[in-house]
Amino acid sequence: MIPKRSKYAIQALKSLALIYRDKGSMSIKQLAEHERIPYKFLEAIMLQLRNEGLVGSKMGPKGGYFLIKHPDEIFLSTIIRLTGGPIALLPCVSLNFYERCLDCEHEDECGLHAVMLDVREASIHILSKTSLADLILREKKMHRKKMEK
Amino acid sequence: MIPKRSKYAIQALKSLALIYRDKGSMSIKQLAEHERIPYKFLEAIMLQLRNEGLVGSKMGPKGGYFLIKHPDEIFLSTIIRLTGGPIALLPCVSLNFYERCLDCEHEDECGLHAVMLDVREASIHILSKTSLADLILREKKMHRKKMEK
DNA sequence: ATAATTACTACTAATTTAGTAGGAAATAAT
DNA sequence: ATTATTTCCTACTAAATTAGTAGTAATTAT
Repeated sequence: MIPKRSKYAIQALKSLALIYRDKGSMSIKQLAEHERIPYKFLEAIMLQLRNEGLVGSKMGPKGGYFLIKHPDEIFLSTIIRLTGGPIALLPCVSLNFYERCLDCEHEDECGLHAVMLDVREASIHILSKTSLADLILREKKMHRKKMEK
Repeated sequence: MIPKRSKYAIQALKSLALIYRDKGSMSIKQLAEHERIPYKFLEAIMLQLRNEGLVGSKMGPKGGYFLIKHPDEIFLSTIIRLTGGPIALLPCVSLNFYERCLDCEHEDECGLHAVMLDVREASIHILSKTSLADLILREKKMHRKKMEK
């Protein structure tokens, strides 16, 4: 499981992506209410995303956060990685949280390692090709499909 | 990430799978030493696996644990599920730890939900077709390949 | 000036996971 | 029968992680 932190980040960035075209920005207050995320927690998350260079910010009244890159170029894998969410199921196959198994002498002969690598690759394959724009597009499609019925 | 509990369970069951043909059994002491798992922790895990019907046990001297089913029929997904390891990356797409997102009114219109479902399916696809026997076979192959060099 | 907003540091609380203690019950070997 | 070995079972404790809060300084539009 990825932490709530990562999920909140994705939600907030998705909201920013929706107003990217119009060069819009949103304050933490707006984002927190819109996505129902605890204010102070979201504040910490946005600050980090800014320090990592994913979003820009402006202080003062009418200030807020905005995407720096195009929603096409921001991938779920990136957001999850930056917010500390592990994608792998075991530390020994994690890129960002790698930790060797104490017992395992030859990682390249461990069957579990090999299988878990496969799982990780499959997950990353999906998450690193899905952008914020894809997310939004997909929602639009799903909504249309539902309306047709 | 899956808990250590799940990883330990897989390791221990793999050890039991290796002696399945000969109808062998292993005590917790042997398993714990062999796989370098804390004795008391492994004890709790094996007890659970027994209660869940994955392994059988015999008390007393020369007692121990043994597989009840053929290693071909015990899949990683099953072991992970029984030992409480979540496979999904979010509660809202987890079969065994399902929890609805507070904010999400229409799950079937949430893009993140859809993507995370894809990820879960990809992971489960691999884990539910890989058996203990596959794990062992794969290790043998990897070992041979390494020797060839 | 003032009100709204981000920036930043330092906490606290809640939850989960990992691991331990201790003794009862069973059984093989002697 | 006694003893040593082992599983069975319940109830803890400890460690780590995650979630969330408090409080204040800095910035800026009005």
